[in-house]
Amino acid sequence: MLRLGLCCLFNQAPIRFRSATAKFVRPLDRPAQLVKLSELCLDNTRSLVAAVEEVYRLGFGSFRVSSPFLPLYTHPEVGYHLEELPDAREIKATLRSVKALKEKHQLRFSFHPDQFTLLSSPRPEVTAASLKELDYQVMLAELIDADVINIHGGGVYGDKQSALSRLVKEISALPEPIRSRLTLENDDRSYTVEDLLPVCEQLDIPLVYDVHHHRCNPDELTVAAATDACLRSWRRLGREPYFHISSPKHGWNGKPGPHADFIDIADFPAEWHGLDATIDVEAKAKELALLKLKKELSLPPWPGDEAAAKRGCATSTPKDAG
DNA sequence: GCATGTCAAGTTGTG
DNA sequence: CACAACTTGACATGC
Repeated sequence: MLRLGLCCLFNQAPIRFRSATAKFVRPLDRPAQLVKLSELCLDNTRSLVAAVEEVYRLGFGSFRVSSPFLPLYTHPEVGYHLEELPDAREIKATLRSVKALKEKHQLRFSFHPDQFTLLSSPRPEVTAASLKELDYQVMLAELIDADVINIHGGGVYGDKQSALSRLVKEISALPEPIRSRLTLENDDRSYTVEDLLPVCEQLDIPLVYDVHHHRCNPDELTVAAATDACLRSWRRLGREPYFHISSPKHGWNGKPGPHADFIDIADFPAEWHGLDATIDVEAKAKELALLKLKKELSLPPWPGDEAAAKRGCATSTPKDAG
């Protein structure tokens, strides 16, 4: 059965994630920095508990955790490690309770590092910063048992094949806890499903298929063919397939634009009905958009019981295979 | 209080 | 050549 995924934030539900700017934190002395950051992190872990409960209560099956969940964690000047925070124990304990909640309700968690995280750049400092960001996100992914860390192909730098070979080289060298969670997603400018499929096959990692990006940045594949390719890439690993959907705010008349508040049901691919798959809904109205889509698709609430568990598709990462 | 400008980071395409 | 857009606004400041 289809599992709808909420991305990072809520519209109506009073659940907010806090942040801080480096500009604010920088002038503080180190202990004061850590006190401030610890407070934000602890608040955010408690908000995550509330978020996960709300996701399940609303009948959804998946949640994407935002990249700045631990604010400024990888910042070059004011960055920190969990162990340095005064509330480290409580933060970790709360994250363990998130994992327990996930297991109880058979939910799925994912991460989507933002556009600064890319493994195709010719600039070593860009790659180094990206690896640091992946280290951070996999630490969180392990604590809450998220099985997906999804990134884009990155830039082209005037030579797509060279960029792709750098991408392959970097992914091949990733530590197994990252590699086993890493996925590639087609984007709206540079890398299509056709571009990424050979890379995914070579590296044996799955493809996240974003149908909106595919429509903005098409290749030779139909939606049906791209859907099939995505399904195969997950099923060969025994894992539940992953899609993204969104609707354009200003219609399809031209370039990719901002996301609309809701999903136009006409944009929902016919090929996706009835699949056992996760669909992240990227829409400004957040949970309201998921509720509307869920109704229009006549989806029942995510069951989250043992019957669901028996469907048999992995949404947690198995022990890293050496 | 509330409005508004600002915030770590990369890359591409538009105006 | 500056700037918006990208998966996502919240914070800090000034009126």
